[in-house]
Amino acid sequence: MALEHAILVSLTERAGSGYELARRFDRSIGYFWPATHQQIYRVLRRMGEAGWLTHTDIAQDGRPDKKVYEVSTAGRDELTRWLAEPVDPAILRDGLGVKLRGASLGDEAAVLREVERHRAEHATRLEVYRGIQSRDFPKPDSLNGRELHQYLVLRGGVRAEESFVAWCDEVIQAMRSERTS
Amino acid sequence: MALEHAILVSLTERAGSGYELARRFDRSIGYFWPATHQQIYRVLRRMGEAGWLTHTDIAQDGRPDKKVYEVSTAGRDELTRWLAEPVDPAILRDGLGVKLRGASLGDEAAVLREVERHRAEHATRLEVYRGIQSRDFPKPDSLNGRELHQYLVLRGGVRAEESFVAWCDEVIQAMRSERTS
DNA sequence: GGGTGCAGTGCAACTAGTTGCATAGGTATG
DNA sequence: CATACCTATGCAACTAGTTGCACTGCACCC
Repeated sequence: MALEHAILVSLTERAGSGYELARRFDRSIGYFWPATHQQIYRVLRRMGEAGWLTHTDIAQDGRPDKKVYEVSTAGRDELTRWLAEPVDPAILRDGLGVKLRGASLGDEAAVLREVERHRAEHATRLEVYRGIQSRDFPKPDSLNGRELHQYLVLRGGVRAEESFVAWCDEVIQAMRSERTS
Repeated sequence: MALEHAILVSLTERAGSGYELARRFDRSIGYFWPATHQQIYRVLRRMGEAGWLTHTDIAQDGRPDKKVYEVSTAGRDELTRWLAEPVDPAILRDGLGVKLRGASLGDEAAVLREVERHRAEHATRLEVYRGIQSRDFPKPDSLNGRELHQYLVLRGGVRAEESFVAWCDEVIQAMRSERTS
């Protein structure tokens, strides 16, 4: 329902091919709306058929042709329409929570190792986000418009990762002192 | 891939019908693994066919019969197997982040109202979680085993909501002072 | 007495997302 | 020199999840 709109936002910022969009999703938007290249290609075609996008074939030498997509007037209209309507609450799907809840039915030490592994992954991602924050937005107080919004979205990512890492630490500490007591 | 396992965890704690499970998901597990009653019914049938569950038909008067599901030995084996294997990273799908990122392309005031609305919803949920925390786990330091894990999962929910609310506040404040400047 | 809501199951049709593969030449790496 | 990865697109087959509906009967409210 909203991958279309995530693509509209991304393509309005800058035109691009399906492949390129998939890369962008891997990095920024994808943290809030994950998508594979397959999904993106399919939706791009559908959006083209609906008249929300136009595309230009660009020949390249040494590598395959690419289709660079741009948002049409109809696409911009659709985006403004969507921006004014209420959005569904966020959906979280976290197998680690399920696992933790069932930990006493299996190998608790293995579950603890899983928590540690996830902590490490999220800590890495947090460092990446913090790097972007200090590199791209050194003076957050002076931001306006699009840049301000990009900064605020990034702040959401930073906060989410911080809180996930802190939660892992709480879990690790509690499970360790349980095991040794 | 893991709704099966979420159901196994829930049914191991206590046997129940599809309807009942759907209710439980609405409250607790569902925060980490959302599922509708339809999805649950379908997966329950599949799990029964795979031999992970057994069910007993229970006649009730005044209301329809129900099928109470229990985890079989094969189901318990599957659960312990799953608990020992690595779990996929959490997936977040948040339209609000997408919207915020595109805010300057539409009605910014409407987006701001959306952020405020989401803040209110998450604040309510946070209060619910905190209520459960102080009612069911007044002395967290003395917890062990299953109870400890349930508490830790709840702590994850509390932390996630706290950080979401704090993020909304940051966004609201930044957008308001931008608009008035 | 009519509407709403709950308990309980389920089908059917749909949309969304995943996984595996195919193609093809370029550029790095061991 | 072979292997593997990057750019670039896409089909086909699958699994997961959503939405709308249908049936029954009780309980509650106005």
